[in-house]
Amino acid sequence: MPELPEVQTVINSIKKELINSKIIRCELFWKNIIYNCNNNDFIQFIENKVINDIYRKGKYIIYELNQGFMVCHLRMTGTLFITKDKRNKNHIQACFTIKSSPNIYLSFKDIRKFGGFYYFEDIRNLYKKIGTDPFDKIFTESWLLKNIKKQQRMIKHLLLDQKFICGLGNIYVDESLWSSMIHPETLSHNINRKKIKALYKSIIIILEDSIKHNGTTIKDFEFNQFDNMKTGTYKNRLKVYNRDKRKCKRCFNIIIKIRVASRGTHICLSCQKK
DNA sequence: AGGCGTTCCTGGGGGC
DNA sequence: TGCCCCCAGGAACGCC
Repeated sequence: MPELPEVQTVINSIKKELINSKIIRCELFWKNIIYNCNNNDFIQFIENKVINDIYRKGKYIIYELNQGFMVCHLRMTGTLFITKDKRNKNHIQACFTIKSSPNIYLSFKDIRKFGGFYYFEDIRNLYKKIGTDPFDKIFTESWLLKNIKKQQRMIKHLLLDQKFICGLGNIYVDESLWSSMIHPETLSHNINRKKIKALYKSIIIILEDSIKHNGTTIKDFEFNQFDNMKTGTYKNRLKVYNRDKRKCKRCFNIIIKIRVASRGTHICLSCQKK
């Protein structure tokens, strides 16, 4: 599932082609693809607009247009790629023509159809719904200390909450908690300062390292099939995620998989004590 | 306040 | 080989 590093990798691979391009045409192939308005209105909002910039906040990809903002969320299986040929690819749910003669398209592929787009006239309407991005200036050690202590929630649940920190998902929460030796079911206000500091460092280091390696490519999110996409190799550097029944890289005990916050959760019980 | 179940979807895996 | 069932999960929402 695309999380912050995978979203950044997608942006890095399409940005150059899109900046200063006009969305000449928008075709939508799935009725529920637009989250906050109907498909025809969305097309009216974005067609013939120029893309001034493209960046992300958490897992949201933001296209800054000369008027308004087009926003994309990849959810579980979505991906975006630049192509010269919009035909004969399965699961294409949207196609944006960004150059003509010869044609260049931005395609949105999504097998499970959970992903989609928003249009915002004012981007603050998105920002007020989500929390702090780990690369925002305000995300500091003291911010994390203060805000983790404020709540009494299972730490995994809290870290997955996009209204708290936006960008982390199941993979990087499991990795960060293993790295900082915190059991995912620990109530947030009970975690000591030393471990919260370790958690802060883990989150930043793991995300930076994953971005450097173009993210994690697993089953559901194989975007290496397109010319302009790099294969994420962070999969080879994962310490716990998807490594149940294998040995912990720190203590050599067996990693197990449990359920926390209704999510598959990978832990080393010897490293991550309650 | 915080946790949990449901919904949206489809490919793939397990069981028989 | 084939068929059916069930499951994974990000985010929104309702309920307790």
